[in-house]
Amino acid sequence: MSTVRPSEAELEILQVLWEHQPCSVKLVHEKISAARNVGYTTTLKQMQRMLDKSFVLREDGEGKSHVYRAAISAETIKGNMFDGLLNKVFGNSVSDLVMHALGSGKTSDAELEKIRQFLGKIDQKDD
Amino acid sequence: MSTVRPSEAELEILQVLWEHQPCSVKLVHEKISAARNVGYTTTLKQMQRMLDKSFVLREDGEGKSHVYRAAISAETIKGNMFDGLLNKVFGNSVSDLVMHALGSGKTSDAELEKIRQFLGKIDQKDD
DNA sequence: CAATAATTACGAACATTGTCGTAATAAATC
DNA sequence: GATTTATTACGACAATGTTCGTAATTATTG
Repeated sequence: MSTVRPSEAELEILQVLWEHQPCSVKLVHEKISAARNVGYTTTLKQMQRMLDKSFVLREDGEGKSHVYRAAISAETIKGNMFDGLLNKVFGNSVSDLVMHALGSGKTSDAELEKIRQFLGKIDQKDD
Repeated sequence: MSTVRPSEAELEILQVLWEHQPCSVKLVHEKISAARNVGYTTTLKQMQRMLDKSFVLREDGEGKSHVYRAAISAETIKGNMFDGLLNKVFGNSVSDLVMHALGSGKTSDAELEKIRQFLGKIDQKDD
């Protein structure tokens, strides 16, 4: 039950699952190999290992095939990975991390606006 | 020169170096083993490999010993690691990441204040 | 300078990750 | 039911990361 921290390839697969689950290895592989050259059995093996680790769940699909779904929510992973970065790189300072995020200059006006609104909401709740 | 992405143990060592450099293996090991049980030679070996990879620099210290310093700035690593998380977990949406950071509810008022001030500055610069 | 202590160097074991080839199994088709 | 096709299962390999034990080296001290 310890903190789940998927590898890069695993994350790639989870991303597809979150968007399309439940789905077959075939679909996952199609999505992934659209962006990157990789063999079918590579994806399959990866997913089998993720099953061992209980990162995914598996059910019988049509006939021989299986369908998978993520066993962990995107939110959980975001939380775990975020916390890892926060702790290991930013010394657990949220403001340091956020300021780094905003300071890169790559944040669009629209995104900044969303963030301002969000900060406003926190204000209200804070009373 | 490609994107530098230290492993966890390496990051742990860099963290000590950024704070105390230049410093000896001994000091680094003391700091690390305060938090975690690990052998001296493990830390030493790790640092030697980081020297190979040019993650750290080494100079002769008193007598036989060496002193090390980080060859990469904390800022650079923050940037690289942040970008990695942003891309792989948050679909490159800075606002999503930032809102996640703020939404956890673990951010202190003081930190929120810093962030608001920072947003203000961006505003001005934006004209 | 001989014995002890501190430090570094070297090499090895083991786990994880990413990759794939080949074999086994099941389904569909001739 | 024999052949082709789709899918899964299994095992292997190289690369990397983490760990440590033991040996070599250098300093300190008796």
